[in-house]
Formats: sequence, C-alpha cells, structure tokens
Amino acid sequence: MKKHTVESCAKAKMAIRDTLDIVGGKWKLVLISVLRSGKKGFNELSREAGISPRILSKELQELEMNGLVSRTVCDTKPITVQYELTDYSQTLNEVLLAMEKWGYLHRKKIVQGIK
Amino acid sequence: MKKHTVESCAKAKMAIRDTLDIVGGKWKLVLISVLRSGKKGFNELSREAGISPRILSKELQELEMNGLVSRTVCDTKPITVQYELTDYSQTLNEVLLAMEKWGYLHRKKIVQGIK
DNA sequence: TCATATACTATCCTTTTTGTAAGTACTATC
DNA sequence: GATAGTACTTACAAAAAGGATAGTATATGA
Repeated sequence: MKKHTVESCAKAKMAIRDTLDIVGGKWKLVLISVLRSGKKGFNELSREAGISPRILSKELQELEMNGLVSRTVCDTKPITVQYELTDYSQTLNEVLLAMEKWGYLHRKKIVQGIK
Repeated sequence: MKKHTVESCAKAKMAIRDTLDIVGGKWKLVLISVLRSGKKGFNELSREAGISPRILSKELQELEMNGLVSRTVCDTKPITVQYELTDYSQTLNEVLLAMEKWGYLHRKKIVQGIK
C-alpha cells in the first residue's frame, strides 16, 4: 500500500491536473473511446459521438496537437479525412479502462440503490 | 487483447460519460487526491487545493451527495468540520492512479521534447 | 471592544464551454 | 442546373463553470 503524505499528494495533484489539461472536458475521452473501434471520417465521428461539427473540429485539433489523434486526408472523389488514434494514445489505455470500469460499477450501484 | 467493436465502444462511451458526470470538471479528482493524505477542514482544503471557498463548498456538496466524501461536524470551540474520503471513494483508486501515472509520463514526454 | 479564526454564503462578474443554424468549397449525381 | 454528400468554418447565443470580494454567524483571546 502506498503512503499518502502531504508531499506525495501535492505531486499527485499536479499530475492529475496535467492529465486533465489534456484529456479533461466533456468530449476528449469520449472521442478517444469512440475512435477505438477504428479510424473514422468527420461526419461519421460527429454522428457516433453525438457532437456538433463545431465542437468536434475544435476537439480534434486539440487532440491532434497533443499527439493523440492523427488526421489523414484521402485523395478520394469527394475528399475525405480519416481520424485515427496514434500509438501514443495507447498510453491512455489504463485511464480509459479504469474510467469505463468505474462507470459500470457506479451505474450498477445507483440502479441497485433505486430498487 | 480486447476487441473494440462499434457496440462495445458505445457501452464504453456511456460508462465514461457516467464517470465524467461524477468526477469530471476541474476540481473533483484534485480534491479527492488531496484528501488522500487525510481528513481536512474547510479552510485547510481550500488552501491546499488552491480553490476558492465558493467553489469548494459546491464541489464538496456534490462529492458528498455522490457518497465519495463524508462531512463531520466536530464540537470544538470554534466549530470545525472535517471532510474525509469514504470507503466508496476507494473504488476510484484505479482511476486516480492511472491518471497520476499518465500525468507523470506525459510531463516527462513534454520536457524531453523541449530539450 | 477589536482582532482573529472557523465555516461558510451571497453577490456580482468574467471566462470558458457548448450548442444552433447557416454558410463555404468542392465534387458527383440526378 | 438543382440536390446531395464530404469536411469544415463562421456568427451568434446560451449555459455552465469559475473566481473575486465581502458578508454572516459563532467563539476565543488580547
């Protein structure tokens, strides 16, 4: 078991803030989670995530800037763009997994509390 | 290795949203992280987390409502209140740990990128 | 009585985030 | 030529989040 001193918690606090700076907010982790089923086009992503084009555009730019998503323009008839997770985004797997698990757990707890 | 189908990602998406509903935002996880070094009073928490009383009050109420933090009034000379993590909050350990680890990793990556 | 400390709460305001609706540019199809 | 599909962008508006400042209530000590 790890100790939780005031100092170690100060460092932890900073690390958590750093993480939140990159993947905090309403959409970042949801988008990454959606992109895990494979590369997607802009409108496709918009529909699947339920996010408006304006926000999607902004979020994707930020994710790209932080090296979590790659953008590829395909030379198709109507030009298409593919958004895909990068290798670096795999480092977030633990975070994603932990949050998914907790989400399931918590929902279960709430549902049982209602019964 | 887990499969990432469109369906499994839809469920994951919901779970992540559920989690974000409870511990999303700028302060919730930071507060929990700070409280891991032990129970604290209101002003103490305000100072350590660097959060204004108004927001702190609101955040603590929400954390308490969701069963993650307990509030105890102590019958001292100037009345004091202790905020403490609940047992249920321990279920967030994996999330916290994963985010801490990623924060460290990412900061290291950024710093090296600057060199 | 004045200052200080605890734990908030209230008011006001700014910033950030999110959303809606419409528009641009390009190509292909009816 | 009108319509539709791709990928966005722009303008505007609403809502949510966050913060600064001051005030309330209680009690202790100088």
